[in-house]
Amino acid sequence: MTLLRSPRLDGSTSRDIPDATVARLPVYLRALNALAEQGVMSCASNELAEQAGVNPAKLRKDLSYLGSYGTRGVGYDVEYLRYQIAREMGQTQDWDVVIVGVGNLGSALSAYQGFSTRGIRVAALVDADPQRVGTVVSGITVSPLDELDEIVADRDISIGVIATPGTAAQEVAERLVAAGITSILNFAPALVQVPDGVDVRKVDLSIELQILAYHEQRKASADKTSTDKAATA
Amino acid sequence: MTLLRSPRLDGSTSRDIPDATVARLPVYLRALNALAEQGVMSCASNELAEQAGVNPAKLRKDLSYLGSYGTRGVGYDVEYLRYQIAREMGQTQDWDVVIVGVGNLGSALSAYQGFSTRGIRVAALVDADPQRVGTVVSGITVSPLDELDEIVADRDISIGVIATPGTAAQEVAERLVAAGITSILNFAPALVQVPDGVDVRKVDLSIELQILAYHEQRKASADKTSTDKAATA
DNA sequence: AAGAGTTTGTGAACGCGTTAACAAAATCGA
DNA sequence: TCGATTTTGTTAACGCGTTCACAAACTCTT
Repeated sequence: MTLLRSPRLDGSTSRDIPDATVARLPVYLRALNALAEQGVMSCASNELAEQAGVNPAKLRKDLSYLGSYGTRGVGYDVEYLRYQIAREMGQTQDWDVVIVGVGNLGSALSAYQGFSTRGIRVAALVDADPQRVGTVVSGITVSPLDELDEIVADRDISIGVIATPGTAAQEVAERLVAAGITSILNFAPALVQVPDGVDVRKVDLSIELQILAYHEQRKASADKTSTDKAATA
Repeated sequence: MTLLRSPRLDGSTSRDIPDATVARLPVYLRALNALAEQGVMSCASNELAEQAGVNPAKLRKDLSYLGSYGTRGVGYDVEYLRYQIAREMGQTQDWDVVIVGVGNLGSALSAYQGFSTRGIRVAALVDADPQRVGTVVSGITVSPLDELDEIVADRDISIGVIATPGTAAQEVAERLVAAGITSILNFAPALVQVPDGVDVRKVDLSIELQILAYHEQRKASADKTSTDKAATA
């Protein structure tokens, strides 16, 4: 018998927010930050929705899952809403992540500027290759895979990033879980099996381009059939 | 008055496939390739679905959009199905892409091994920074942004990748479109506006980690409330 | 103070995607 | 040849997400 929207001491609600909404909240946060930088104090759902590239009704519905933080007839206070979303997303604290695999992609991720301003801190780099262990990448010394347990425990890390070849992904995932990691971002082109309670998100660079290629092909063949039609007509 | 499922000379169908299905076809392709390498000649939807990490019913429904390529009571011929999906995805040909922005991420993408086996070829690298122009990255000489038009035209490129800082994303997108690009993969943390007919997909590294952080926070506060409950009980 | 104008928050309709369930079609054994 | 078994292709139900449309709530003007 769980209560919906039971209020907590910190003001957040225990009702879970739809996945689709959670995925958009960081977008709203970015838009609000941009507005705040421009000195905008207040904004209506129309403006914010345009900034974020979504339908205004969708924006309002998304925000309604968090609470009632706007004022009818007026709009939203930029700073207040920014803080409320940040709190709901857990961005009042910084989150340490460990990156496994310091190849090209892992190195690029460790140097990525966009993380720090979003509450993400790359706290450790790990690699199985002895040649890479000990080298310094983006100011962080690469540790051996065997030290994963200590690193995760010592620094209280809960999020791991897999940036290895596909063949190593499953074993790395298992080691991450064994070390205590409960959220994984997987860049390897392979799907990993994890126990219940562990979240996995997958980013597949090839697949994104393959999807675009599919649409390109359709555009091309659509052109072709229309010219064919013209020819047979 | 367009006919649905009108057959074409090459055997493909003109009915458009749902987006969700298109996004999964590359996953099936990867699973089929893995099976083929293991010497498996034929497989049932159950096995293939497990390999791909999806529900068997979903797999069959997805495949039904392409046509009827299985045999009832038997299953699917691995090589035949592999070819049919590859053809539908446009993977019978290679797709050239141009990467704009040769920073850490752009360099990593240009070196990414996973592309070539998926029919993606990085054909050109472009950067606005004069210091980077002329350098060789992954065997490709970096060209100035001004030469984008010629590069796209000469090599008949239709897909562009934006790997620049967020501030440059919109201008780069406009230049890509002006050069004739009709599909864009955007890694910059900014949303780009493009004319109708141009496809944009967005990969946001920060957002993926922010979503994981949100779920981590919920796990943590759920633990807290349950211990609270135990304490107050 | 009251009416006109804004803008939020939300109920309801709609559409897409997922999943279960089953008929159709193939193989296999007797 | 026929019945039993297997597995696909598809229909129908369900659930989630999106969008519309409007009442509620606020400001502003007179």
